Amino acid sequence: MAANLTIGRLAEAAGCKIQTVRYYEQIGMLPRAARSQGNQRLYERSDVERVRFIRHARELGFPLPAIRDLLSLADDPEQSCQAADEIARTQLHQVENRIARLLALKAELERMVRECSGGRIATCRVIEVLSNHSLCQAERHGPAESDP
Amino acid sequence: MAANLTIGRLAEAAGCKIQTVRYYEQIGMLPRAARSQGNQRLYERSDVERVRFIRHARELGFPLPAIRDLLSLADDPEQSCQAADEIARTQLHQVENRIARLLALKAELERMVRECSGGRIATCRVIEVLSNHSLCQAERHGPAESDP
DNA sequence: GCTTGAAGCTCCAGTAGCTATAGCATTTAG
DNA sequence: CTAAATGCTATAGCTACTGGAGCTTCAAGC
Repeated sequence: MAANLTIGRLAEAAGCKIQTVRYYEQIGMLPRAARSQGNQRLYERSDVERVRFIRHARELGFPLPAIRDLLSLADDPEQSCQAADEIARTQLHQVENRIARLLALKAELERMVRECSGGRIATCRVIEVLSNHSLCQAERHGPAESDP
Repeated sequence: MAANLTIGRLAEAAGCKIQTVRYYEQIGMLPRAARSQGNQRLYERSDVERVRFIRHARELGFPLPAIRDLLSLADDPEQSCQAADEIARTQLHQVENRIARLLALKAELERMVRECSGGRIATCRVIEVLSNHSLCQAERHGPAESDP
């Protein structure tokens, strides 16, 4: 390896901003990068994978602490099976939960779209559905913060 | 009308925090409330509906600017429904995409748990799944902040 | 070898959408 | 009438970034 990518290359390859990479380093999601004599960060191919992983998981709605846990699975393959299992299980439950909520949401959005077939606002179901929570068959939960 | 609710009642009825109501007023999602002589905010039943609408839409993943649009649509019922429909459709696409990706992740986590409970250290392909962006036919956009 | 423009560095401020706290005023129940 | 609950403003904090100022380093062309 030792492809020695600059931070710009890394960011491009991983599909995120340079500042985001520095931010991840700062909060410990990435190890502190090696530096050139000129103090510029140097990365390897494996770092690209790591950042891609983080980005992808973020897009799927995992908060950074959860991603940290997932990364620890990859970082320490010798780790006791129990710990890995536990992390994976916890994540699995969360993923299932998230899917369930998104499916309910999808149904509701579909209904909104279906019933809003070019009428007037006065008869628009989108507005109605949004003001009437009783129309949801969805489970009750706090603001969807866990989804982002 | 003129039920003259306090902010606490309003928040309770609408299912959110008092501070959130004040915040919505501050950013103009709610009109500036009437005040009692003692300078406390006074609300009517219709305000409850408005806040419920906002909260519900937020839970469905709509960002505040989109909700602002929807509210302005609702305020003008002679307008065509198309704009509302479009906003809902966009939301729907994003939700569908997210579900697809979560299903892939779920499968992988299930595999890990399965193998792990067999007593062996699973070769961790979660990272692979999550770093492999080609699995997404996905929308390109920033982190999924729009979902919370 | 020198210059120049791109890319990198650090540090700090700002974003959305809340949430919490401090320190005070008002309202309401007993 | 007093004490507890609720409200007020202002400010700070949260997560997960994103952007800018002001400076340094690198790489290419001459």
